[in-house]
Amino acid sequence: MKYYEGYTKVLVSVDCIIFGFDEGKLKILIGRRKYNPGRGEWSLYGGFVAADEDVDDAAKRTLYELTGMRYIYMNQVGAFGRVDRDPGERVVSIAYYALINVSEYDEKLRLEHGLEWVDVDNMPQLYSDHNEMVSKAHRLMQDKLKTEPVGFRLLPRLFTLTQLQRLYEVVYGAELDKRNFRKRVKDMDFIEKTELIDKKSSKRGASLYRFNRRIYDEEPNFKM
Amino acid sequence: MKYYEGYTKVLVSVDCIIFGFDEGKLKILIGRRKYNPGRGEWSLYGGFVAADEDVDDAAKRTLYELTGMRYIYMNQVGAFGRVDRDPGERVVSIAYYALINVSEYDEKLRLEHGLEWVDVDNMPQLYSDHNEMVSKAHRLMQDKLKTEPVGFRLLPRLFTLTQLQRLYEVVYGAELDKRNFRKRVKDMDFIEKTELIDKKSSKRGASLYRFNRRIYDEEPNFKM
DNA sequence: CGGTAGGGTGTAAAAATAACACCTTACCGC
DNA sequence: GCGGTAAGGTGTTATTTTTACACCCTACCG
Repeated sequence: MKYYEGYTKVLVSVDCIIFGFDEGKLKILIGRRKYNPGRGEWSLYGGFVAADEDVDDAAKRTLYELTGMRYIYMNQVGAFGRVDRDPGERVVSIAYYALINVSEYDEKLRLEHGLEWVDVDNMPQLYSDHNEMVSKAHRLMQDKLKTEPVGFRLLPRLFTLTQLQRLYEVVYGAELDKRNFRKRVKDMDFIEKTELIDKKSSKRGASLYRFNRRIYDEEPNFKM
Repeated sequence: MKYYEGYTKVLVSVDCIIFGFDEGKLKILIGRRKYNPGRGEWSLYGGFVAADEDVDDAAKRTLYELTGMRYIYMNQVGAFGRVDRDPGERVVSIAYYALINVSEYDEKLRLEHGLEWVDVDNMPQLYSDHNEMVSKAHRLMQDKLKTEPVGFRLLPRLFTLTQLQRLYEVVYGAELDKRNFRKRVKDMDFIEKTELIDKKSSKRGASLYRFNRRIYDEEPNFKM
């Protein structure tokens, strides 16, 4: 007899909170549930963990199924394990959040999965405890953004300083001073100015910048 | 046929990282495993989640079994789900950290469970991925301590300012300036000076302080 | 060819943080 | 009984960080 005799085994799933930054707003990707329980309700995209699969790998796989992208920036949010969280079967779910660049995301895949980008500050009611997952993910993501330059994951490879500022404003939920913001950016050597000019967003044109990971790894002088 | 058909169910356990502050050091409670796999190895204290039990409740129960205390301050660390993390059976474990006041902890229970307090900065090798759990818990706890006054959970109800300072020094891993520290404490109305004097720690005697939750809830002016 | 919308730049005041040294008290050992 | 000693207690100044703030530039559009 094994020491764990008598304990019940349960299904383990992963749920993904996929953040994107678009039209000056922080959004997440949700869809309508295709199966019962909760068929038709708004829900995070998720999947079950396979027998021979690390939980982290299940999250990566799920994210890949959904976006077609690999090497997505991803962090665990935590485990959600209320008995009644899934009305059908006992399921413990591990939530992960991911940051993607919306412009690299294949719209075809979005439509195939029947997903919508919704404003994180204006979330509809989601299935089961998914709203809790989103809140916690949002909080963790905000904290992360203050200490690590992960915001670049939400932007195109080349971005203007105004875009970068808007991103930080949205995540912090506060307006920032343009001059102070740019002063801080200038002190971060890993935010490189390129020769390229973006002409779309303004008549005059704005310099495009990029994040240089090499330099960041050498001297991660970051504080937002 | 259910939509989750074919997915394996697994055991879910909880593991507890119990922090205590004693002899000027931050410590955690570990024991020797009583069963295989890993019998005899140093390990966190844990338990399995029952069929009709929320995961959070399983953590509370485990903590209660261990300490005899209820209403312990506790936070989830996260889920650990590598396939090979338990050599015997697939087990996904949810780690929690807890903060307890060592002086309230019943030594008899400690001995009954065969547990030891070990310095968090000098951890032995632990069973499976338990060292990872401890590292992550430690990091989360440090972050928490910077934004919420949870440190009081590690101290006796009445404490001297020097004790409080030592606690913060240990958690930050840095020495703090006595005058600056006391200045900051003075600005926090929820740290109340009592009329009592502690005579144990010094010849002169030091005023005892206490944390007032009422006042904190009203104006949580806190920043360490 | 004038209006306009976003791009870009520096300085000074205010606030927060860090540095720093000496007196007090009461016990202990001689 | 008294000198050493170990911890308690207390304010001020310099430094650094953060915030506030306003005007010119450019190129497109009508």
